[in-house]
Amino acid sequence: MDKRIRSEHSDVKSSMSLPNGRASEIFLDLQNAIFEHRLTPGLKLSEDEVGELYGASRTIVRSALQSLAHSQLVTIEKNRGAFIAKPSIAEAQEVFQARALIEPCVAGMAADCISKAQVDDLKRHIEAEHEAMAKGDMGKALSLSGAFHVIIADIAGHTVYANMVRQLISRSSLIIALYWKRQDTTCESHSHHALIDAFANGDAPAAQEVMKSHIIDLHSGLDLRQKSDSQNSLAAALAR
Amino acid sequence: MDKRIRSEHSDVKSSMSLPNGRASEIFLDLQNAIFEHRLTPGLKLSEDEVGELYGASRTIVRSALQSLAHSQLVTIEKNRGAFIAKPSIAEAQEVFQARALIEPCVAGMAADCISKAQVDDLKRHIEAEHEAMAKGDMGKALSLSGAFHVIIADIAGHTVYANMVRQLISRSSLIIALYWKRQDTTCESHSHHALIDAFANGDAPAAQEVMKSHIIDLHSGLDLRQKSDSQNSLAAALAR
DNA sequence: TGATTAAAAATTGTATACAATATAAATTTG
DNA sequence: CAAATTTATATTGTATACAATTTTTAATCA
Repeated sequence: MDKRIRSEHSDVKSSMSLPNGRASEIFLDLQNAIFEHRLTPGLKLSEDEVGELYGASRTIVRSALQSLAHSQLVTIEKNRGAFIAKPSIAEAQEVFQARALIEPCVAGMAADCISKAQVDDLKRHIEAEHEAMAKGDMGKALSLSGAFHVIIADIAGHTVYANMVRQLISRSSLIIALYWKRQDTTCESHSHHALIDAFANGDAPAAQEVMKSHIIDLHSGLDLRQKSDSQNSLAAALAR
Repeated sequence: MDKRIRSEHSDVKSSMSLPNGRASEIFLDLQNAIFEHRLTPGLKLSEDEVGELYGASRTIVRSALQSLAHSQLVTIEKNRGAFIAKPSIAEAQEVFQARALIEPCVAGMAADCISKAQVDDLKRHIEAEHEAMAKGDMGKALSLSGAFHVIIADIAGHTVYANMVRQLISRSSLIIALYWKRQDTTCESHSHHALIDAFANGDAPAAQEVMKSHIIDLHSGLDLRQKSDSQNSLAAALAR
């Protein structure tokens, strides 16, 4: 079947400071569930419930939840608990603005130092993405699509940028869950293929340019118009 | 004497997801101590010791230490404990490269939206910096010097960039503790004054340019040459 | 004496018990 | 009956006790 793909979003463990053993597993599993949109914004993560589910004590669960809160995938409200985060429209704009600044720069760096083997890795990654899509597993496909960007950042070999990209991709997952409007996710992989071509040629300026337009494209796939808030719209609706 | 300056590194609490009450206090206090170089890279932070010091249980201390680990001010080694982080030379290069990318951009944004009152705030901030220096409190002066950059990021009003800058400034504090070579820290405030001028004129391109050269200047104040590691240098010394 | 091994002490990892707070249900009251 | 109040329940916050691991010290052997 398919070769082993670099496990979800590459090796998070090495580059990020994570909680210990048990908590780390829960963290990664919940993170994955968020990336695959199985856990959606606003959902409450009760400590007891999560603990029961993983057979872990609340101590461990709390540690995992705190880590998720730090990567801003989860919001912790005092004495109320942890909830999957709901990035605002303003935050969404900011995240994609930051991606448009950093990721092209990172793509250029990657193009300058990528190996033939790594190019092949990326190709296989795209295949896996297609496979997931074919199987109708949209969540997995989306997660892999994000992981693609993280892998590029890792290839660039710049730990600081890589961590930033990781965070931005994480938050993008929630943003897409909330604000995605387009259906034709197929056009997505188009850019990824173009990116690989630039990498294969070691063409840094091209990689940079392709990445920039790719992110702008993604950004434009979101519906980030301010919805008049429910109170007002209700009043307006009844006004006539 | 001096007016109340915006408390250390502006209001971290609002923008960052922090642990609850008690832990947050410890986190902030330790963070401050690191910024002021009272806690230096490599030092061990024993849970019991810290707990004793703040009259808090290990549960709370652990939470605070985990937060510090997340902001990469502290390194947690399994079953060994928490230590003030020691950024490598490579990390130092990366941090300043990232700052050179992001901070000029942020300074430009700040110049476009800064108010007269905020310009005055910045001026008073510099005064406080000078005062600390005059009093010989180098740690405080350094901490304030970093806070200056964070305040600018907050003025720019871009939460995502602001958090990035906060992280980069944090790590810069450790980097400076390890690798600073220059003595004439006075020239520092020169750039800060130039920056304020650009802000006062609402001149975004100038602010951007000044910030960029300021960061390059800071970077050049570090001694980031690879020291031949002790093993090899010992062998070399005995070789003759 | 110097290196190795074994026992003791100290430190972190985890689970659990209790306290504080928030949510939900039941009761009272106008 | 509706609103307000009280009570009960559930959930998070914190401290502490025990387990696992590392570090230090002591003892052993070549």
